Amino acid sequence: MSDLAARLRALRKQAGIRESGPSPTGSAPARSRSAADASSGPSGQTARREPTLPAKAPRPGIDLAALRRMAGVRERVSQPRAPLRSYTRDVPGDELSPGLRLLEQRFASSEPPAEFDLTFARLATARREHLLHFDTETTGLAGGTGTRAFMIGAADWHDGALRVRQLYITTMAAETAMLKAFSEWIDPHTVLVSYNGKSYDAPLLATRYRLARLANPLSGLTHVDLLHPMRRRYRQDWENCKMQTAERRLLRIVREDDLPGSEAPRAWLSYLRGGASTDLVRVADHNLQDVRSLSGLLIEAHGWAEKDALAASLADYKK
DNA sequence: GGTCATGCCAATTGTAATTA
DNA sequence: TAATTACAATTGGCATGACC
Repeated sequence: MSDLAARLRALRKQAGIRESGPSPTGSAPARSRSAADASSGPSGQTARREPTLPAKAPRPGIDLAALRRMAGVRERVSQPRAPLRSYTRDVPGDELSPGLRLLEQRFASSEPPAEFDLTFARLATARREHLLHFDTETTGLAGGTGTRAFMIGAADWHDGALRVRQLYITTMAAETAMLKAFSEWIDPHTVLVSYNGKSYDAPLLATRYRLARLANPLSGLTHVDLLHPMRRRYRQDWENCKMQTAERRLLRIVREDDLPGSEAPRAWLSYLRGGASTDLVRVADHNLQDVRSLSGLLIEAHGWAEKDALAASLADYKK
């Protein structure tokens, strides 16, 4: 009998567990094995510690494995998780109402044009203070009633700086409050700016407003979708016209440690189920960068008409 | 994987110019 | 004046690519 076995027996005795022979089914040892796998690395050292509730001592003489079989409950399979030091449920921002949070940041910038030329998007012009760059993070791509937005980021020019506001929800029930809060940022003069928002974000929000029995504030507004002008202009030159390609090529922005958009649904749902907030915070960072880049790309596109006119006059001069 | 704006191409339609 | 031709504009179908 090893020293470890003796100590284990002493602990069992201390917890009030009656000594018994090996389990006839073999499932109890299997559980012991999986528990060992979850907590030990190849060298036998503890790989991670999880926050645990006080363990309830099984009542003496009760075969838990047999009870599980009777109830049809499966053994828990341990899943690899992030180490404890990154485990936090803290979320940033101010709580506006239960489950609804607001993040607000301001970014100094060189003076943007007072009047934006939107001919690149086959539109007229828009005043700077009417622009609202927006982007949503959602629970998937499928569309329809099953997909909801859990985060709405919006950037506008305010007091000489780019103001970025992000609404996000930490409970399903807070969605209506988020939609109402977003409505308050919009008025009939608002000009929406997005990337593929005409096909994705706007229809999705329209569905969510309809389901919440709220008026859709986006309905009837001028909407500048930057995807299509970018495609028209650069499809021959770039490998693709994704937003991150546009910001890399035009704004010289290369994202580091960016959470891919496809990971956003998992990050939010994982938080909802009691997981860490680490990836949810990364989703917020991703969304923040998206709306900031939208403003940069719009300024870039605003200059195209002038650039093209200059290029044309130079070409004429050379003739 | 669903949706939708856009681009591309071909077919169709409308209009103006030309000819017998 | 009617028939023919050429060109422009419109329409419809299909493919593409971007969003999370």
